[in-house]
Amino acid sequence: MNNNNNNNNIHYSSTMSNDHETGTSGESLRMFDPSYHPYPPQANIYSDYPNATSKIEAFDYNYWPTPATTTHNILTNPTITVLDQTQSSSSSSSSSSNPTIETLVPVSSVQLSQLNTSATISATHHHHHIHQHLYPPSPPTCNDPSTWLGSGNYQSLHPTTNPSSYRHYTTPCPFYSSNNFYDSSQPQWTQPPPPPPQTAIPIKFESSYSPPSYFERSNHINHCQEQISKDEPSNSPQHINWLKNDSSSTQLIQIPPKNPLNGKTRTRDKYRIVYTDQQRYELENEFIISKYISIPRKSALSLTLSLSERQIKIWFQNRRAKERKLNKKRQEISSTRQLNNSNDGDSPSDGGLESPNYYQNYA
DNA sequence: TTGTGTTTTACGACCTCC
DNA sequence: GGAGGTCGTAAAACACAA
Repeated sequence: MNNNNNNNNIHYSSTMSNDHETGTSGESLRMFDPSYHPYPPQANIYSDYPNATSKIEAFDYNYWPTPATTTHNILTNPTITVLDQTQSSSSSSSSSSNPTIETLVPVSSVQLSQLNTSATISATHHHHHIHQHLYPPSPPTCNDPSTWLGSGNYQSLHPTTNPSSYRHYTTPCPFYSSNNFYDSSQPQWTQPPPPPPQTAIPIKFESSYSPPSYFERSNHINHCQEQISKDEPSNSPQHINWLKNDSSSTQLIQIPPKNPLNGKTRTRDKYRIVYTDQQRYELENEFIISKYISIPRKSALSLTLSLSERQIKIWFQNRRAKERKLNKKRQEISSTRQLNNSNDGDSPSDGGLESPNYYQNYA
């Protein structure tokens, strides 16, 4: 099922799934209809994200047994409208002829028409509970050269810019606006930088690390291209060769181990890569859908994002850790506020994350 | 520009589950 | 035994005040 946003020239492809409470009364199942009335976005859920304009991924969408009125089309109205449910159902507002609809509160900070992320809409109608996932068009991937601006154009436009990073989007990334090198004068993406020379002697660290092969690559583009569906554990043949200082089977930069006993060092320029905004954007969207990545989804993301499955797995682990940290901080703030009102001990919390479902992962 | 704090990748250790 | 979980941590990348 597709929904077209004609007013804003954004096409939202969507998938829909039914949740519990379906059709026990025998009535036909009613699917999502954008002409019905939205419930308020759950604004506080994503309070850890400062850019609230992109954080309406989850909100309730309710429609009523009465016929639709001319109120709010959530897909075409540039401003998401919030229903104030505090009023009685018998009251009516000037914005709606539906007697069950109360005050309509515009939320100017949440504009779906400008949203460049996926949205999850839950709709309820009597015994129906429907989830609709909307997928606005994604920005071009980092590996799509057709979207890059020629290096000469970039140099002429930005002669003094440090070309260490070329993540240069035509629009700011909603999740990582601070990481964008956004410039309204740029009509297209910029070209990734040429690979740096590999003649420099790698700087070694004292820490004990077992670098996977992608740390030994010279740049991120090569990494992207070579990481597809590859997942190399620390005891991979490449790593063993690296430990043995054997260059015969790889093109890795040779780094003699600082300490032959553990033989683990990293080069300073390859310690970790910075994911592109597009990669983090897609990962965040996936995290919104599920805190735990399934094996099929991990595989698919590995291909689409040019990241190894191991990188995706670790990203989700780190992301969950971040979520727990944020929830813990929220809980501390909340308990501090209630300190004068209650002496009850804090209830234990897992940070709001469900336990992993192994059965689901292997299904 | 520099110092400092925070966030982001990535790993090892250790655990549970199948 | 292998997979993936949490936890703690290293170090690069980043943000920002002085």
